[in-house]
Amino acid sequence: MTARIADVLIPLALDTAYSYAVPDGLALEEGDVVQVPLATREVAGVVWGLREGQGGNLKKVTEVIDAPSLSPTMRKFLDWVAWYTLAPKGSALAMGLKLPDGDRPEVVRVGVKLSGALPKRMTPARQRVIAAAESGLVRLKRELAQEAGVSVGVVDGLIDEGTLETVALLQEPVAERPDPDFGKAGLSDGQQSAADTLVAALAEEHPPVILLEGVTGSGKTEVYFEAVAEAVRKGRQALILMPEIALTAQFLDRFSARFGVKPATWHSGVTGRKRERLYAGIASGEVKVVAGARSALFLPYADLGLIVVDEEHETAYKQDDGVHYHARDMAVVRGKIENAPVILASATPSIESRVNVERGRYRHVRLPERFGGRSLPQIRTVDLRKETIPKGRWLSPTLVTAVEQTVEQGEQALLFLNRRGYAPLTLCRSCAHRYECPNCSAWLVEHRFRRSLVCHHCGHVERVPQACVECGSIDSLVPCGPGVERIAEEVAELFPDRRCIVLSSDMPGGTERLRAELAAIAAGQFDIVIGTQLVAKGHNFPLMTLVGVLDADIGLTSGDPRAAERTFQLLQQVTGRAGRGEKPGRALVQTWQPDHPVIAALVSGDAERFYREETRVREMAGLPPFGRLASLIVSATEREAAEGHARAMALAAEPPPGVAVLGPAEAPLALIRGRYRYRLLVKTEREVDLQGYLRDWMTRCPKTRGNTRVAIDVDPQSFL
DNA sequence: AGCACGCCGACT
DNA sequence: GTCGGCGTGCTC
Repeated sequence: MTARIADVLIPLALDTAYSYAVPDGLALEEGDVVQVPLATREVAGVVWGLREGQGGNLKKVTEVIDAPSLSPTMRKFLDWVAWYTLAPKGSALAMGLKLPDGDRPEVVRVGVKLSGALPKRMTPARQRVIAAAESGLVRLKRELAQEAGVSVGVVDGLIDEGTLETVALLQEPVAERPDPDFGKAGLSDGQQSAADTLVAALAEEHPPVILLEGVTGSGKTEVYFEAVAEAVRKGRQALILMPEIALTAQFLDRFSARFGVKPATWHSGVTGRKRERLYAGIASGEVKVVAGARSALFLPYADLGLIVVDEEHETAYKQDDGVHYHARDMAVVRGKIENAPVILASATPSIESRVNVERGRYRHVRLPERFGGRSLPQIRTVDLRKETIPKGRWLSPTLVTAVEQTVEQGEQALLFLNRRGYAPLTLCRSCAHRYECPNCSAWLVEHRFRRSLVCHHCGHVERVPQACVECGSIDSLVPCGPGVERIAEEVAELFPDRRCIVLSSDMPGGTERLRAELAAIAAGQFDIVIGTQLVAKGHNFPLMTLVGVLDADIGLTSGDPRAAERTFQLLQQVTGRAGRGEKPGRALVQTWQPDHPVIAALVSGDAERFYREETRVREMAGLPPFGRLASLIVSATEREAAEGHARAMALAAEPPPGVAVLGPAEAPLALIRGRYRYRLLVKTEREVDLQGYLRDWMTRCPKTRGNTRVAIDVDPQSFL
């Protein structure tokens, strides 16, 4: 006798769906959220498949949970993500499934209105409540009490008396409906034609991926808002993905100006009831526009009609723990599956996206000018070989003068140094001992503010010792080289009367404090800002007219084949901070190598040439064309480190046909949250099924079970 | 992710 | 003797 069997995927690190018998009379469909017994407890899962079969000794599905079921496209997407990232299917599901928390009491909204009956005993407070309720409108209890100037107790008393009757009110919508025709911005001809192209893409049978490239200040946001408006007009949903930090009041205000309401936002700070209701609203299709961080890509949209990836070049789109993925790439795939166009917006597109444009995979729409005739900042180099800088100082006289001029005019200067802490290297003056990380052989960076030595590689922290750990000399430690904290010291000496602030990711206070500080800077509460790459991202500082790059050469010499590209993008973004307000901006770039292609391209503003050149350089170095570089991350527990390393080496030794390991395979690598990581750089010649190979390798390798995990990080273009 | 099971040290 | 520390492995 055959029975109905449900294959249920459970949001845990399990790679296969488990089979359960469906009890007679239980209506069940694929995608439904169900409760099932698992070992000794009950857990929630999603019906991934239904079939007939012998279900004799299977456990039974307990019940169907009242939660939005996952559509076929959503399930297809999650399957793809799991396959692509080599993550267990259950882990992929865990990213897309938010379950209602049964413990949370339902918030009841009770409305009250007059019934006509009068209370047995009248009091002044009751009189006021009745007077206030006389308008006949149904109001919340709390509101009515407030209006009458009494406590809620009085209102409750009148309800008991029968003078007021209660009405169950519908929940307030989680998000208001954006009006696509609320406040269309006046667009320039160039912007309008770009917007038209984006809007037209929504009508195509096979919607494209479009790279929207526009210099900072060219009005990209307003242009893609037109596509969002069109999606809303069509009754479909739109998702705007952005790096978490970019979800600022500034962005929300621009959205409200265009659509009349704030967008629903989704990020790690949205929790509890709000999160649940948003999730439900998105699944029902009631929420039309979501602006969110990368996790918003995994929500169960009812009818997703457009995805915008703002600042598509941002590395914050990469998730590096749990499931490893790049939200921009996953967005492209989700767009394909949902039949929705994807807009990748950036002033400094990633090299992968440019190559995809060149190969005809993505379309290209350009906004070449700053809106309102504003010009791009003028960029000049400061040749450090020719400048005389006092010992222990890092600002050249040229830069000091420029900062002086700038702040004197009431404008802001940004000093950019991509190095956290006080000094990148600490050594002992008497024995020359270098302070190194015990885990990963990187130098320990002094953080004077925190009075500690920190490994930027693995996070190891130790106190700054009083005496040298090697020779015992007292107070013999010398800081070598500058970090932002040290620059702040120098600035305080040079400009004692100016208001100065340091921004770096390790400052205490977290995102909240950072947002407040960014807002304070935008409001002109500081004269000189000293920052790491944190300041390169998305915030607008209208008073900033000068950007000084203290050491443009940082990052140019690392072994990573993407170093040049990354440095170019970073410097382009940072220098682009200048002159975004009324006044024109300029940038001074201190460098030892003014002729380096990255610096030359930055000064000339010729990004196209840089990318052509960079492509050529990589080809000459035997590196693959872009998009076929992958990193494999093998991780193992601390105890298993040696074994993990052996495994990484074994993988490197036997690449499948068409795959070559470029290294570095034997690098000691980082210890992150108790796990060692080994990163192998791999290139693929053709459309090799790297995932298939790795899965095969993992199952064949007898020691892969247990604590070793393998993740992959590769451009998905060849799988589309 | 839980939760059981099991193998070690230190307590009423 | 057994209580409980955590390391290991399984869950249809």
